Amino acid sequence: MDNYRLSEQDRATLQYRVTTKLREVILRGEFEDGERLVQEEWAEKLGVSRMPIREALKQLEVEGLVRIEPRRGAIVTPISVEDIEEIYQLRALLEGEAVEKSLPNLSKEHIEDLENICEQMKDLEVNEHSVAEFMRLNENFHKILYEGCTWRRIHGLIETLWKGIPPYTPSLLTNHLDESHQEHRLMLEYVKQNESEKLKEVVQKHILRTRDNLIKYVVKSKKQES
Amino acid sequence: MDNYRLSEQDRATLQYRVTTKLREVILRGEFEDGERLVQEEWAEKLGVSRMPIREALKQLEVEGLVRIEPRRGAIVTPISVEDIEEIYQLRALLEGEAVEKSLPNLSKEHIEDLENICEQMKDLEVNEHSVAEFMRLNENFHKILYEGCTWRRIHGLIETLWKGIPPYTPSLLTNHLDESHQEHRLMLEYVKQNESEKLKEVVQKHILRTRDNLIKYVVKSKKQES
DNA sequence: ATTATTCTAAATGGATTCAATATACAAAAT
DNA sequence: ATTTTGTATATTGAATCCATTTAGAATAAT
Repeated sequence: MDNYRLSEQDRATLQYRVTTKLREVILRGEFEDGERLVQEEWAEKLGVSRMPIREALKQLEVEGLVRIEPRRGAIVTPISVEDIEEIYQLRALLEGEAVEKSLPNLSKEHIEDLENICEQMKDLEVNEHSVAEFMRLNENFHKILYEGCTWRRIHGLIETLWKGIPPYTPSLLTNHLDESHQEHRLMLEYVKQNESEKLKEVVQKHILRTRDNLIKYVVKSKKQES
Repeated sequence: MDNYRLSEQDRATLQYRVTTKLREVILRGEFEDGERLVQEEWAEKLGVSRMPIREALKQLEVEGLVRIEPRRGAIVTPISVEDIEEIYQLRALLEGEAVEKSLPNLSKEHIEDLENICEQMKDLEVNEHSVAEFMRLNENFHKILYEGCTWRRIHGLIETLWKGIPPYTPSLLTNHLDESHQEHRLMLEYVKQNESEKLKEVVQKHILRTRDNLIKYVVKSKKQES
């Protein structure tokens, strides 16, 4: 083991943790549409000063979760079905481009990592508990795919999009685990064959399929609510 | 050289002005690659406290002009030729998508505005002085084109990309004014005919052509330097 | 009763202050 | 001479403080 690096948590500054927490709260749906997020109030709730809250809001504005109006503060704008559509379609567009640019630069190690993740995913039991693990692996798989892309900005843009998606839960994913797994294997295949065009295509299809499943799921949930 | 002080006039929103100023300074190339931007130092130079500087840096990080490392501060990463390639290619991708989504929602007023801008551009004398005006009109034209796009995030993303481009000036543009004008008219035509596919195509071609011209220009400039 | 207007409390933007941490430099040891 | 250790300084992260602006309530006017 050559890696004694501190975990993200340890390295994190307060603002980072606050940002994560606020994002979670907003995505969890604890705000009404258009509700104001008062800095003082949340500073107290989280047991910090207003300062890290302010920096967090600046970040969350970029992610599209709040809108900051000068001298009026942050207004929460929870995501709608249309937002989900937008996020996934943008992801398809950007990640497609990114993996295509990335493929020529992927190393043997990258490919091994991808294979490992694929194996781990296959071995996962299909139960509620393992879904979190699946999501982690899935995110990792995608990130490695475009890690070779030398463009600097696109990474940030994609990251931002990922962060704006609420962690939609178990029941949804379990239904489509097989499908996802098939697609991941296909991607891996194209990576090995150095087929960047095909890879791009299947990545985009995969993301758009996920979008469709998610939207169906959300719409269904909404109906059940009423 | 020694005075970066903000003009007393438009202190309306300090953070905004500071962000604009710092962006300008960085794009102007006043930093070495990898040079640190010390908050205190620039607070003094601009005659403000560190606070607005910090908020500005957070913004500029998103735009890719600085990299913020926890407890180490902001490191300036000036843009390279590859960055220009990335920015324009991403613009082509995103603006293409945006105008396609936008077209069905463009109103009569929008179209009139586009026509007006086209006229104004045509009437512009080709001289150094009018180039700034041309750039303003050009930016406006593009923004109106995708104004009808109802997606929320894509606007911010595109805006961010625009801001990351140094205002490369006169000599370059004047050489290609005619070409640009032709393309703008073609876009307008497709707008009127409600041909979203064709519109998308010409927008993308236009942006990519601009990229090529810009890169040729930059490379040439660099050679002259040496 | 409804609309304007004034006043008060609350919230934000920005400055200042303090503490934690990284960097730079000097001294010591191999 | 080069590396290591220790210390002083510079710089960031976060808390607190202050001034200006906004929101809302109460009052006055039509």
